[in-house]
Amino acid sequence: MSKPTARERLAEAAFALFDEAGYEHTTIDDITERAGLGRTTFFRHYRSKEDVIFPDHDRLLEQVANRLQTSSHATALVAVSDAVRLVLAHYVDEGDLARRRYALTSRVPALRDREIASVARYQRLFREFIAGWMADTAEPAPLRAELMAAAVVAAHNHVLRRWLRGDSPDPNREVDEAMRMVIGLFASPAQDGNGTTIVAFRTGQEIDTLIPALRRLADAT
Amino acid sequence: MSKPTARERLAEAAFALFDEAGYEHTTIDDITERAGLGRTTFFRHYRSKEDVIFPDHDRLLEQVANRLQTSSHATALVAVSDAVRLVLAHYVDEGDLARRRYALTSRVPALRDREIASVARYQRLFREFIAGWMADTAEPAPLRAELMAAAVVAAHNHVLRRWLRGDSPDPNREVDEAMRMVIGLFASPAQDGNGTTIVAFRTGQEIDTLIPALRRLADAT
DNA sequence: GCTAAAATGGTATCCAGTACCATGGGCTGG
DNA sequence: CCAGCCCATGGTACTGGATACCATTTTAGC
Repeated sequence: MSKPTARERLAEAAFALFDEAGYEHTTIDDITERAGLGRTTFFRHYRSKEDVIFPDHDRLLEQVANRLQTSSHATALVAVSDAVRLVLAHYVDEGDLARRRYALTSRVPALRDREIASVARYQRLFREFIAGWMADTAEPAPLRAELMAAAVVAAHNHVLRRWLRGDSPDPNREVDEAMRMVIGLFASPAQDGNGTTIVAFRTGQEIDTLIPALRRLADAT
Repeated sequence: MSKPTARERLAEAAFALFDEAGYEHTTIDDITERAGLGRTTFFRHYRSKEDVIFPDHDRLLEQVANRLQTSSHATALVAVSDAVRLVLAHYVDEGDLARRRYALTSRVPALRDREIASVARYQRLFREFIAGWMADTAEPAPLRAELMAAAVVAAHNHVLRRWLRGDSPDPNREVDEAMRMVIGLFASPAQDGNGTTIVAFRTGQEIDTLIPALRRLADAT
């Protein structure tokens, strides 16, 4: 137990110093000095200063990609909205560490930008997955794929940020709801050319009781 | 005419060198040397090396914010999908310059990340605007605001990238279509609690001819 | 223990970005 | 026309992240 790896010691020292003195006022030398290690060692374990804070982002992205490859869902959107849960689960597992990171990224613009960039990589992965799926099913609508990917990512981030702020006691339930909302947005509408689009789902009422409202809606447009 | 400003000479030298030798192999000294100016002058005109490429992003964001402030549209989503056109118009005005920038951001990860970060600022602006609007109208659905902002930005970027790649002869028409699609996604549905959601818009047909299809949809769920 | 491989450390260097002060040229008021 | 001023430019020096390269120590396998 008295042998934390060099990597761990560096991360620990880094987070401690970031908390004490702020991210920008902490130099790599400060970190390595507190960790009792050499400067070279730092850069061997972390590609950059920012990387101490986001160590396993690449791995997580890979996991999500794998989940997509091996997924067997009815639609691309469902597959993606399922795969994205891996990300939420990862953060929730990290627990307090994730919250400390959030506190840092909220304050330091450089870190926020980095976080945003990595979120964009998920979005890109999702977009390409959905677009590929659509190409398979002879439905070429790249904009639709773009919107789906953006919606899934936005919904996920919404729930994640709520949890990070401590506003969400049950993020799993919330992400379920959020994804249901996203899927609802794109719920395959009955399309008749350029004409009417109708979406109807999860009704408990008789259709007939809704016809008046439907008529009003159609007239209002 | 023989008196381009220092700022212009720097930008010109920078772009030329980026094209010739690549962004990363070009140093600030290279740029200032070719421009026949001092290193200090560079940083007085541009905050950073990346800033030569994205000079007026802040100004544009401000313009969009102003447009939102002074907008008088029926819904927040329409206001936002209108304001975002300023961005597209700006890029299209830039013409070839925008395309050169796109070529750079496509190749250089650091620049791509920066571009993504600035896109995120628009998204944030939109999200806050929509959320504020919803708060006014006593409809507190922050996730919905998040999704709307994400969708508008995604749709805009889709059209913009198509234009940048030379795939879009008429970006204004395309952005119209894209925004119509986004607004359609969120078209205010008749909501009865947890029950049925119905969306119907732009129909040319009589409602009655659609009732059978509607029944089938509702039954299938 | 011994040796090969891997982890660590040191040094030098590059380059972006900041701080500070010097200079020079053009413009205005006198 | 000149004095004084403002402002753009320039130079110099420094910080700190990141890379390259080589020396050294530690560890692991036998």
